[in-house]
Amino acid sequence: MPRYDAKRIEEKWQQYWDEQNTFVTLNSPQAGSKGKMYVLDMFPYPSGSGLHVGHPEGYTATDIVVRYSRMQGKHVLHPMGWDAFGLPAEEHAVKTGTHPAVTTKENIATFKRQLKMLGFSYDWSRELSTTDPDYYRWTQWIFLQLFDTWYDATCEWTGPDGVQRTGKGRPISELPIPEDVTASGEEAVRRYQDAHRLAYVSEAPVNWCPGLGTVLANEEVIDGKSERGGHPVQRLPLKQWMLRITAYADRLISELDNLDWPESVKLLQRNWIGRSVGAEVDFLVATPGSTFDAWKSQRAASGLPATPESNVLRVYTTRPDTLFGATYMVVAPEHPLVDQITTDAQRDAVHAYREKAALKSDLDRTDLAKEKTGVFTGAYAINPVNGEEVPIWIADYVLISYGTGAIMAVPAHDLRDCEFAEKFDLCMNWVVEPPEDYKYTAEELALPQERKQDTYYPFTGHGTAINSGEYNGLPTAEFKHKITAELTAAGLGRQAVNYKLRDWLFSRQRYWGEPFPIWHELDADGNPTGLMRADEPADLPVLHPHMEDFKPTGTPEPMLSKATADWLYKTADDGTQLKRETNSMPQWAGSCWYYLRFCDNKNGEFFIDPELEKYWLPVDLYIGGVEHAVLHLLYSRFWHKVLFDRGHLTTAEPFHKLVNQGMILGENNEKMSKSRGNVINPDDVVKDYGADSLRLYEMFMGPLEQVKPWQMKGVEGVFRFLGRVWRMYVDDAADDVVLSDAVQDIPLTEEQERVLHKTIKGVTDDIERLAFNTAISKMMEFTNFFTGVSPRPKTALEPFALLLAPFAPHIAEELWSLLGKADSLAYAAWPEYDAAKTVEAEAEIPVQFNGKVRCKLRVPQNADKETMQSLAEQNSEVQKHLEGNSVVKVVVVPGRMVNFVVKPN
RNA sequence: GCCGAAGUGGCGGAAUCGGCAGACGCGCUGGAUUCAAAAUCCAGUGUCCGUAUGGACAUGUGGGUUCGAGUCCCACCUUCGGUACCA
Repeated sequence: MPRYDAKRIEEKWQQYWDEQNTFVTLNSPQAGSKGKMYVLDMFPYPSGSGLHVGHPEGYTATDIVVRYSRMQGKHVLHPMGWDAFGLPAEEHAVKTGTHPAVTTKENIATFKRQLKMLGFSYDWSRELSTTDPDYYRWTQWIFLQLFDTWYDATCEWTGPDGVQRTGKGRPISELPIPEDVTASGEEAVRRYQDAHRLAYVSEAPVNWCPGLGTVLANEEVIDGKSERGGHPVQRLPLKQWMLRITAYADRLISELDNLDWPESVKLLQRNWIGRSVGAEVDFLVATPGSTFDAWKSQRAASGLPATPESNVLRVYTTRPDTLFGATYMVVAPEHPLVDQITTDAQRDAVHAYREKAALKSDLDRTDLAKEKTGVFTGAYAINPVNGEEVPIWIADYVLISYGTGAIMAVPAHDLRDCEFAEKFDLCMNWVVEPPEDYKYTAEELALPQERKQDTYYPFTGHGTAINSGEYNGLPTAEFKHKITAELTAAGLGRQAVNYKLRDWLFSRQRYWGEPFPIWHELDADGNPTGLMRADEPADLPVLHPHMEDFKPTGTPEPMLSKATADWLYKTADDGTQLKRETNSMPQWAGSCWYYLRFCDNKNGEFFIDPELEKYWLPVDLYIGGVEHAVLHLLYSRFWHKVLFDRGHLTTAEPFHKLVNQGMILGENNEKMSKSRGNVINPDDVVKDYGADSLRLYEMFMGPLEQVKPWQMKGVEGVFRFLGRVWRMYVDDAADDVVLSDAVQDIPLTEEQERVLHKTIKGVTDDIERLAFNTAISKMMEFTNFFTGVSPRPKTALEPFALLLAPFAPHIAEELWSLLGKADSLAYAAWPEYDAAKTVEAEAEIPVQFNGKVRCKLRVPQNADKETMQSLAEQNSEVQKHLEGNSVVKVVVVPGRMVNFVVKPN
């Protein structure tokens, strides 16, 4: 009995596709091709535990689009690869001594077997791994591009995409060198250049994670713990590689606009970059030697200096309109002015506070976020708008790394300042009157009217200026504008833009990552001079040194520093002793540009052939998890823009359309995890039901983007559906797999034709809008209809096999060949429909009375309003309902409904 | 706290433009087939009232707009995700 045998069919067709190279994509489009289509999955990290059911969700979605596009005649690029550098393989090496390269190779083999088992139509000839020397050679090369680039923020230019931009990454050789630097000699010039590169070394407090034995990017630290493993993270000042992503902050925000991405992801990126526009304002520190008026007139004459004088505190504020409400100042504990301004009386307290703040880890700082702390420095600053003296405090709620590391505090109009003022009993000054429709909080409402202006509940919104001298009565926005202009004219301030985004900490202390193509110069004593040399592109790749021992050093000293001397040292042609950079790159490096390499993965001359980049990019559809909404997608865009600026790419953005698939939860509605014991293994599902059922089920569960729980009963449901499809074609009672006698070359009845055309239309439209769940339900309806029909016309079953193919390709191929077709259906033409044949000549429409459906009426599909109304009025059922009522109004929607608005007589 | 997404039968979900709420699937009930089971097929299945024709109530809650609201507006509640002193 030839039951639906998924295993037999799937093995047969997977072998066929492999042998026939069905899905290999040539770089030159076939004749008659209807344009290119680059569809990309976020490539997986090949972990030891194999594929998770979350992987096939996105991968099936892209596979459907891709198979559909091929049948539409598109020239399709659909590759797969491995994001294979990373900690787990190295941790495994520490435990077992197995080299990470070996573990990686094994894991990739498992992942590849599993992906092939699911019948995804990848062009495996384009497979790549970020750990291939042929691949990371170009990762290192791109790093050298970053190293060779500085950002010219004022450069006006038009890119190959025809868009005019301000700001461009340019070769470091074009960096203008100030004369005094040139005068100081070659070394000074080199240091000046190094300080302007997009890839630079900086000594700054970084996130050191002893548990992982590496430093982490801000993005990888969550609540003071590592994103991976949840180990505590400390702040340590270390020399690290940074990438100047902040230079691109504005472009990373503005160029989001034209992308077909979910608005929520765009917003996430905008918030992460966190652009704010405000003003920098200078406050003179009150010292015996200087007078406010003299300083002011001096400033009026000379303008605002680039860096303030040593007795001036520069603050950043987004609310310059609240300057009259500034009743104290706060500087970060690390602020360089602290030592100088602190009075002797306060010195001990300030010193103690700074010591304590320095020791606090990020975790401590967030834990104690609610309780404000701080110490008075004993110093006073003079408010430039009214000459009033206000005390200067230090507190760790002001961050040294944002703005100027100092603020003017306006407790009446800022929640944090208010909390601080409340705790230390500092005075408040209301300078913004809330608008009339402002809704007070419950606490505020309880206060008597006259108390509302000195309550401890700050008003942080926009309103009208009060207690602000000549500015009284100005609306907030106007006031901001006006005072910024006036401060600028007086040389006391200027407009300023700030970002939450920080430069990207790009070095790690691990073995299993790309080594840097950088050498450090050593002096005669073997100490680094701080000067660097880059490897020549011809020297790439920089391979990993051979190592036996993968134990972490336990200190921030990188793993690669344990390499042998022949890897670590060399003598340059000019005799200079050089030591290799021993940090490695983070896992993000490889995933920043893999979509480029897929276009041209075997190119030994360049990272991508310019013609191929022009042809294939941008990626037309990119599907992956939301977890990469800020990290991978921001980093990729940044690298892409640098390569664009340097003339290596013609597109400014890598990914045109982005879709995030929703997470699949366990059957208990919780996140799948080993510890919860609710993990579903795709291998088991395929073993029991087959790949087609797994694919179909994951698409049938619900909308792609939605979070949804797994239900094994649902897999059974789609498996039953495929069984029904099978029996619609195949003679279940025969000994061999043969077409059923009921399948005949006969014409379609009108109804059958309508069902067919409706199904083709429905499935086509649904694929176009990525609504795979409803596409499948339409195919189920087709099957329910045609299994009840005998004989069954071939002219309906042939196109149906094609409709099913993107979703369940194995069974579709089998049915196609049973229908007598010699070739794979992978490139068969997608069925077309006739819109006129999708609708019945007559439609049954509801007749409503006062909006309630009371009876049904059959009307011609194309009936106009008047016809419909008169047909309704003639209907006996309708007349019954009209009895005893008078008609006030009749609403008719052609082809949809008739509504009588009636009133009892 | 702030930002974002979402709340529809016993469950997953559908309703694409304001026009028959609950498509499709799961589950459940009854039946056919069978010695029996599995598999398969057929019928039914939002809640309440009613023998029934039928009626009332139903898309988180409360209001509103409209001939008509799951869909639009206002307020609130709940869940999930992001973020956290960014001045």
